[in-house]
Amino acid sequence: MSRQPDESRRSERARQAIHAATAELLASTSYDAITIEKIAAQAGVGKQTIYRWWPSKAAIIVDVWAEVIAPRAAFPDTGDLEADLRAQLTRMLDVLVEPVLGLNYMAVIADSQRDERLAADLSARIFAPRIADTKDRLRLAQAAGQMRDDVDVDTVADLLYGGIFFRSLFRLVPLDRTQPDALVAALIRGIGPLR
Amino acid sequence: MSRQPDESRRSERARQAIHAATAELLASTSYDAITIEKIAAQAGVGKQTIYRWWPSKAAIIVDVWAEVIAPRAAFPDTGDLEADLRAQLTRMLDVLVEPVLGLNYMAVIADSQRDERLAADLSARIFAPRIADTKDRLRLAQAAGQMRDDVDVDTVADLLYGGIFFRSLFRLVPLDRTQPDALVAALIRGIGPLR
DNA sequence: ACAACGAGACGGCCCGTCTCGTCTTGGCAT
DNA sequence: ATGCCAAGACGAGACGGGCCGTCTCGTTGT
Repeated sequence: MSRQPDESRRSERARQAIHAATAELLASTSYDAITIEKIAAQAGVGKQTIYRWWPSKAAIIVDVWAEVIAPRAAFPDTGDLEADLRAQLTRMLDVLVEPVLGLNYMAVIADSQRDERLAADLSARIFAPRIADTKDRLRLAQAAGQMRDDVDVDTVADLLYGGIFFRSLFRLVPLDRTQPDALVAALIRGIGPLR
Repeated sequence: MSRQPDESRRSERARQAIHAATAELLASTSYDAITIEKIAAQAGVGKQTIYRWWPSKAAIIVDVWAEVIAPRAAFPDTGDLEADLRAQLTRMLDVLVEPVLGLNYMAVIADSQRDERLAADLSARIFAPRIADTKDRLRLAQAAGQMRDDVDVDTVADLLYGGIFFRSLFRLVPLDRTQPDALVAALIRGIGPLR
């Protein structure tokens, strides 16, 4: 039943043209207005060539992002946990506040809510690596006595990233570049009364 | 330029039929498979009647939810901040873990990323009231000395709700009903070393 | 040679608008 | 109050349009 195309005969030229066309559209066009037909036209490629190698437009976008942003990740480790967390969240927020890109970013996440394959792809290639890095950094902090070791690193990751994404999701409050400072400070010191 | 229909002549029968049909579809059908044409057919209503009163299918859904869940909200206040936050987050998680409803819930949030009017509607009628309640409860806690008063309640709300939604969003880890306990405990006590 | 390629035709689904003819409603005259 | 009437909402569904995903075509490249 496998109808797999022959990977070894794949056209590198077409692949790059599709990536380039998608990147261009991503920077200039809203997610909804990006269609596979437009990508194909802009890349000078047949639609079938796209459908042969990708299951959806979002998968192409994830592919493009994975190639672009994978290298420039790397969680900072200056020895100062609070500063490092702040730096990492700020970096993430920088993407989200980008006018077109930030919205398209959220739109892909949105689409992943209805497409399980996309969700798996997006998690595995974009988020999981960063979150794994974050957890590694947190464990280092625990080992260095900068963080209690009776708290679960998964919980901390949820709080940190969730705190950042929550405002992007619901837009009750405009995004604010001082937000990471406040989030990290509250989380590290705790909100309970001073002991 | 206003092409507003006459609200006073609106058919209550049609409104209820549309609400009922939407509620039925929401419980049984994935968000993508819910179409305005299906709602109209199921309700025994002309498409135009829907388009006359709602801008999108998601708006109908928000309308239905607002009517159903508005009454049963009310933030708990037992005097114990930690228990109250835990209870509130658990309540929210209960909706998200619901198999069909939870997915449709996230799908509407997803759609709101591409539709500004929907985002405003969803925020105003579903989220903003709950978050406002949460902030009120937090301010009470501050006044009662159960919470530091040098932390911003907005930041705390972001951390709490973000922490819950984050796992639903990315599904890196399965949803877990013990999550609220861990989130609240970590946030109240802080993750920094004991002083 | 064979399979991927560019190009584009094709049927299908749903969109949002538009016409019908019918039914309901609120305002007005009696 | 009661009956009449015009306005407009109603159910039904036709319509053009956009994009989907599949399917031919020759053509190209390996």
